[in-house]
Amino acid sequence: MPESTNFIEEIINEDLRQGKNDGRVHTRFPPEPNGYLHIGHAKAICIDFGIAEKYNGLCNLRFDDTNPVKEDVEYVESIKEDIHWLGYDWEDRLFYASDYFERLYEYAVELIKAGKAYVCDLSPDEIREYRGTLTEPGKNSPYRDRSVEENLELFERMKNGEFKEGEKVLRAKIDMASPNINMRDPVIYRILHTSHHRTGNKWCIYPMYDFQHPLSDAIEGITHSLCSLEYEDHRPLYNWFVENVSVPSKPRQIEFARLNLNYTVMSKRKLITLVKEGLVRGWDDPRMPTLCGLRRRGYTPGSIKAFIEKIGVAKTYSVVDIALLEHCIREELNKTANRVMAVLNPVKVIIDNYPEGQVEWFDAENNPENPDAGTRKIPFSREIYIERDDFMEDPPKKFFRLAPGREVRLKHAYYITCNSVVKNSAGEIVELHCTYDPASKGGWTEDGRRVQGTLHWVSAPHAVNAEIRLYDNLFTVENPDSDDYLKYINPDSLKVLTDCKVEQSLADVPLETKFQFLRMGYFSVDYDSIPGKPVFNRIVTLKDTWAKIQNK
RNA sequence: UGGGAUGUAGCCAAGUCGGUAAGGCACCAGACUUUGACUCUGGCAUUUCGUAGGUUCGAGUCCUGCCAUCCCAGCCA
Repeated sequence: MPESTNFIEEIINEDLRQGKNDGRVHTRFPPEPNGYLHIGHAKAICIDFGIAEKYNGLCNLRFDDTNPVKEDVEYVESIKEDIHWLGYDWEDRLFYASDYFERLYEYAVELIKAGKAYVCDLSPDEIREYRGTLTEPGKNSPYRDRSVEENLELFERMKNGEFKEGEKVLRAKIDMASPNINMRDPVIYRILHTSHHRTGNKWCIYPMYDFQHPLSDAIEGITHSLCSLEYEDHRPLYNWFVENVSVPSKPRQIEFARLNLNYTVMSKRKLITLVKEGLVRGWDDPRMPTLCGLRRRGYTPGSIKAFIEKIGVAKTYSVVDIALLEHCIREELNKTANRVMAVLNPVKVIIDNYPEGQVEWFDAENNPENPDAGTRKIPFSREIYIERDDFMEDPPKKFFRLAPGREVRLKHAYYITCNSVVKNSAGEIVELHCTYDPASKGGWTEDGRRVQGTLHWVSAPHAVNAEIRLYDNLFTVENPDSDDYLKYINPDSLKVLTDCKVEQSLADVPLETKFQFLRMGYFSVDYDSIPGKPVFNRIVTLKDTWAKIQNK
């Protein structure tokens, strides 16, 4: 498997070839603790930690916690857990931008002393007006030429809490006429009389991202600062700070396209709305693209990493098909998940010629893809459940499951033939009467008879009741990522089945255990399970040729 | 009408010094099958690389123009 190098690796290779950074490669993953991680972050995590791994370098975890009004410890804990769950470790390199507040303050003072930053008294509205527009240059703030001494004094007083929020800011003195709006004297410190989740009330001025990020990178000795495309315009500013402040190293920013997935939304604002409005059951709702949601759904770290690996890294805006993610989890679970039988929509079958009270125990292989998984015993008796969809009174041509007069195989057990159908007064099928062929024990005969259909089943007296939750896309349209996205929420994204019959081996299984329910899909044990009353989440269906035929 | 970026199949995405369009997903057809699963085989950009020209024996790759899409005017990150 020739792995091709992506454009980031090519840049790093070139840097290495030129002997930059003494051959070191050091990256960082810099989340803001203001929300839960989603699969888009997983791409960034895999790239940041993955690159470090590949080049024998290091990757730091650094929280970009410079906006206390939005941030919370709840989020830092969940973020740490999700990264570990994915299988990455920052070892002893857990940092916070807030660790550097003192140092960043000193850097700001340094800029002031160099005449490269000034305290500005303009109001937020005025700053916007002075900034100009996309097509017109801005104009200088009347406070732009304050003396170094005055700026020093005012900045210190800002720090000391002598001013109200919005009254003053510290700005970098760059170029109000720059075609790049980010260079038009960006604000680098603002006053926020808000307590910070880590520094408490120690500070009432907080650095802005554009100032903090490059300098934090430099402080940590980051060599390659990987981020998403929207920061491309910020790179000149990133470099400006690195070049105009006496930092210990010179990191380099490289931008790549963030991940988008169809049939879902990825923005924090939209995700938080889904949670707060109760449109899903929480951040870890199995329909959410959050890592904790995917985890609860049953996705594995391996499948997510494989997915990220397959989509590649580039600069093109793209929307990846959710089918690729599903392919990745099927691919993994096909090899690792044990097969069991579960009937989601049961209909009872009575085998008239099978002795009442008799029970036979058949051997069932746990995973045909993995002989080491061994076998288990499953009970067979006169009354069983099969899937309602596996019977049709008046079957179409290509239907080769059970129907009146038809013979099918019960997986691992016997061939049965349907003789009669019992209905209730509403015309619904209540039970099916069949006969079995004793010669087909184990599900096979020597006479060369061809039985095309094979059904899964569960012995009625041995069955365990289970709740099974079936999920579909959260949105009904491929790209719901517009302002009226709530219009496209899929009303059928969750179907709860409460009368499912599963084989007795599933009565009490550890949370998050994955199974393949034969012919039905891959399922994961939900956190709501209690012993004797398991709850399963459908991760993904099996590929279903029959469903395709039906849809034609 | 400013700046930054991107345009290769339905969706991602490789395409080194220009040498005659990787791979995956999806889809289609078939084989196999005690899961209509898995696996396997074959098909799927030869008026084609956003588009129009140009250079060249030869252009997805170089040059010029044009078009389309995305991002930027938070004291968010």
